[in-house]
Amino acid sequence: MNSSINTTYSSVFEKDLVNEIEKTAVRRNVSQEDVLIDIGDYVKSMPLLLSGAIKVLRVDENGDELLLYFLEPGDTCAMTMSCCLGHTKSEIKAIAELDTELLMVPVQKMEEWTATYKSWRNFVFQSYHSRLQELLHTVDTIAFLNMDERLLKYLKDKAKISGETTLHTTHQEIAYDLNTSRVVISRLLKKLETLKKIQLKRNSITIHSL
Amino acid sequence: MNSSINTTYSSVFEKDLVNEIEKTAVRRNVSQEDVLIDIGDYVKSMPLLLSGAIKVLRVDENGDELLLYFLEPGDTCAMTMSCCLGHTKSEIKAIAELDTELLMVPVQKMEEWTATYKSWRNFVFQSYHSRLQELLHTVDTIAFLNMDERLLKYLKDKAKISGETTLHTTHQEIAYDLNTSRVVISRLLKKLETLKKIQLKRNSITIHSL
DNA sequence: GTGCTAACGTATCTTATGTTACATACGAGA
DNA sequence: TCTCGTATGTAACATAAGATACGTTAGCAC
Repeated sequence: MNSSINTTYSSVFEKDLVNEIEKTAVRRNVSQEDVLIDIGDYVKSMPLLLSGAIKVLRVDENGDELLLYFLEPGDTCAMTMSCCLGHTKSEIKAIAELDTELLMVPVQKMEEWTATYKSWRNFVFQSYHSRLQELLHTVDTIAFLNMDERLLKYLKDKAKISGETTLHTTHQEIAYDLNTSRVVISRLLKKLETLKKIQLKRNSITIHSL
Repeated sequence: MNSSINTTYSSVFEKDLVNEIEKTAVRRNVSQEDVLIDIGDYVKSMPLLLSGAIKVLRVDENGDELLLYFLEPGDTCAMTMSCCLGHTKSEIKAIAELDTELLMVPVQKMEEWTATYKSWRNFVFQSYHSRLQELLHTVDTIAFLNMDERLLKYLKDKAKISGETTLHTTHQEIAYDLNTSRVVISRLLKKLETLKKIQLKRNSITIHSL
């Protein structure tokens, strides 16, 4: 575990803090598709990503979903952090996009470290900063782009996260993430295939060029 | 000026901090419609709202706009804060919605206070928290609502901010804020008028019930 | 009053997206 | 091999929203 913290966080946190994290944080391994946090959950600890990826979703009263963004190693869930500090319920749902290793930091420690470690404060601010930026881009995407452009962006992001050119997913899954219907996605994917940009198979999409 | 800080912020900041703010912050008065910050601006100070209201917009490459949310007294612009701390350019545009009184706090002080004052840290975290929440609601609005529902929400918000039931604006203005066309807004407003929910006049909309 | 401009009303048409329905194809397991 | 559930393809239609075009109106300047 030591090595993982060092690899991912030794450049951002001072030595003492890394030690403290090692002492107090609990390691957690989750498998692809596992739900880490759901809407309305109270959160008592904050995740630091060591490996893998997490997708963060918004869900409305009708159960309609929308992908907000992905978290990668070195990231933390600013939403969760925000909820922890504000002692409010989670406003988002988080699902493991890949098999993922996490460190869970208890809230009390977070607050303590905020007063003690400058590097922790910077990390927290930096996290808020990047999450705000990410959310702004999400807003851009849904406000200014058409579904075909959103789909392209989605495929790119997903390929980047997994590091592979073949995505293992279904049209229905994509439709959920983009809050549209399966038929619409199938239609648009078919168009992309006709343009030789992707190749479709059952349960997989191979990307040639986007 | 003393009285204003005290009124709005004495309950959130400790006495010493209020004094520091009085010493270092610069007061600024802006008129309705004034542009406070534009996309790409470098920001060297952070606003604390004393009175009035500010509307925060996102603008894309084509100049298309979208209202994100309004700021009210006691709020600060977390986006600006985020940019200050990250020393990055502004990602948003801010326009005075009403005549507005502000205190401008220089970045260096912000960083200093973060280390010194617990109440300042709490304020900063609280601001990030509420801004994230607000942005999530913005996402909900554009992702899950139709234009007629978005328009209703817009009218309500705007009435709440100004404290009046008659809004002084044009259909074109609303269209800009919601990133749609004037014709669409006129159409929907007319429908609301037919339903006796509002009354339309040139340059004004009187709200009966929403 | 006249003239002018910005705001507003409204019809018509186009398009993106959503909905429904059904046919077909794939692949895991019996 | 056959069977069956799930995934995908596709047509046909419905609807919200955007685009264009043009007429009308309010209010200001003169």
